[in-house]
Amino acid sequence: MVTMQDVADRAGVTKMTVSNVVSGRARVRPETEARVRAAIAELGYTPNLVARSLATGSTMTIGLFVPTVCSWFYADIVEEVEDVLEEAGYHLLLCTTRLDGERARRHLAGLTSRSVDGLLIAGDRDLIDHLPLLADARFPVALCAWETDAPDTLPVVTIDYEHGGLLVGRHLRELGHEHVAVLMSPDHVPRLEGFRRAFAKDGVTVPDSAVHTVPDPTPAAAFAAASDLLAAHPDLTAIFATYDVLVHGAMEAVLAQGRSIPQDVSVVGQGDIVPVSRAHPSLTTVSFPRRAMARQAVELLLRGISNDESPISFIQMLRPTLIVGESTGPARGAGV
Amino acid sequence: MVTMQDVADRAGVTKMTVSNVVSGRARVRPETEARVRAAIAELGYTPNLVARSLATGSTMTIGLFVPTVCSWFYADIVEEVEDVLEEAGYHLLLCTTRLDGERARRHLAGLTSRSVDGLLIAGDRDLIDHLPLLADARFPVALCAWETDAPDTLPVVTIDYEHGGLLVGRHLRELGHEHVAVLMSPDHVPRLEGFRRAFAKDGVTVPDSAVHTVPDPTPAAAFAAASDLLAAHPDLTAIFATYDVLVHGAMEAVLAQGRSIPQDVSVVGQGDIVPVSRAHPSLTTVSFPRRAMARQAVELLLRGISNDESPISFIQMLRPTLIVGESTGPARGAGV
DNA sequence: CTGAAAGCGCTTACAG
DNA sequence: CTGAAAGCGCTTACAG
Repeated sequence: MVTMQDVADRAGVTKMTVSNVVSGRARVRPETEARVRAAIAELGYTPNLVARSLATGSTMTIGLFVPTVCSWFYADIVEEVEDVLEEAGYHLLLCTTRLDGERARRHLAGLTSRSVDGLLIAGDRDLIDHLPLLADARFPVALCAWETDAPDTLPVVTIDYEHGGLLVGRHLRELGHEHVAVLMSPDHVPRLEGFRRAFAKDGVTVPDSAVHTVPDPTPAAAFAAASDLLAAHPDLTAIFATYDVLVHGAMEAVLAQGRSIPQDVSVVGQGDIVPVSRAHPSLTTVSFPRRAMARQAVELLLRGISNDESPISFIQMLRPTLIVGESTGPARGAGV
Repeated sequence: MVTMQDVADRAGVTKMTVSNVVSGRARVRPETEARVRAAIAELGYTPNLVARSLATGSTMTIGLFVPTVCSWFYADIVEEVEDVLEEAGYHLLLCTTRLDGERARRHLAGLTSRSVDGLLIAGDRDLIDHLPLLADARFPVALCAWETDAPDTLPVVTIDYEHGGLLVGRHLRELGHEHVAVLMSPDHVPRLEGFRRAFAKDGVTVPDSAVHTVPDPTPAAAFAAASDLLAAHPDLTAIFATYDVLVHGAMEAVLAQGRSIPQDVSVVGQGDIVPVSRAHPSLTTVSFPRRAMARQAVELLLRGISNDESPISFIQMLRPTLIVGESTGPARGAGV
């Protein structure tokens, strides 16, 4: 391995001078610089970042926690994070937590020993019990994609999920729907609250019996849950499903009963959902600005790293938008 | 930050002794060890891996290149790689290349400065032009999921994609199909060759006109390509599509023409494809053992790291398996 | 503008 | 079983 000393010897200077040329920090006489650069090229010198890290305390590496990478949502976040980091010269240590708090804690220890410059945590699933640990981490921490109550001790960039629910509710209200059902994940309570708020504003209540929570997101479970809802509430004119598997299940269930979308039943989803099939109507859905969120979160983290002020603590909410497709229409029998 | 020296002071020993306790390398008197461990616990000491890396030359970090993480195939590989690494105490530096050789080269430089202990490259897309660079990398390199000719200078664990094509061809032959078409990605030539080989064995040729290459994997493009094929070859009884978007497109196109699957046209896919819809028949497809492949590739890499022998150079091929679903049946008019 | 010295936190031989 | 010394490859003040 060729070292800075080798370059210095070759160029007839001290390693100090080589260091100055490489880092560009101090002014170096043009002729000297040229000699050094020539030596670097001839020897094929690459600076050793491990040594530099030990000397400076910065590793130019940040850690990213995501629950999984097998999800469009998080896969997109990972790529966006990597893009922003690359622009800033950082590298990415990826840790998936897999719904396993203990694994998350081990990863946290690993990142600490490795002296990452910062940590971004996407998703409020696994590290939630270890939040106190994060408070006295040796590096800045930022949060993103937090749906439940975000801790106010750490900066967080997230989506206004509740507003997403509100947009859906408002849309269905405008179409005259009164008897609606919700198919949701247990993590999506804020979405439900926003949805209900839109109805409550008009004095309409969405009863608990019309809300079905599906803990296990398999297509089969989603189909079954949707079928149950339709059977239990024959007067239903719309279904709001809080994420993709559920939406697909809901559409399949409606069609399987020989009812049509949206003439008999409107269906609304959330998240950027892939069309199921050309045979199905395009979906009305809420789009979450996940890439923008990831970008802002990383930028916030990087700012925290360079400033190294005391932990910045604030919350940033990005607004989702409603995309109206062909899966929603006026409520059957409503004079709209 | 609490250092090894702090622990030593507290325990009344030298940092050498602390180092021995932490690493477990040399024998330490039980009483001494207990004192050291107590000091570690009281002070909350965490070893600094950066310093250790500088001293030992090992960072306990490996790099992983994947074209993208927004794909079931690669997302699964990333998670499996991480699992194996975690078991071995390594961390993962993730680099997505995004069909950009220049980006890949920059990442390679970054990993070199950061002194990763090894590099795993999944997918033969972006770094292919930089293979010479890899030959004299400062760390072991292993390849996986290589579909085109693998370089014999590096160890590689991959899938026998050609055999996958053969399995599909054989299956369709057994069902009596003669007039078949192929919908493929430009990267999937080996699959086509295997497929053709199965037909050639019976003296049946799959003409070039029945092979359609789709460079751009959008649902719309896939649908259009499949429709073209069906129109150009009205006597078609089966379609082989080499990956998911294409298969979905093919099924939609068949159904859109009012023909049924598999009575009129059989459809076969490759890769572990998500069912499109309950309304469609379950798919006959070839399953690729991607997780097993990823695991073996990492294990190979780790072995290369610990042995640090001269680069091991061999190829390991995993066999895909055919999963027969409801999307294939006897060829229309064939007396099977 | 350039150099000599000390130090980042650990480990690796080598003595005792 | 434990210690004193040197070194991993870089940077950071401090002199000249």
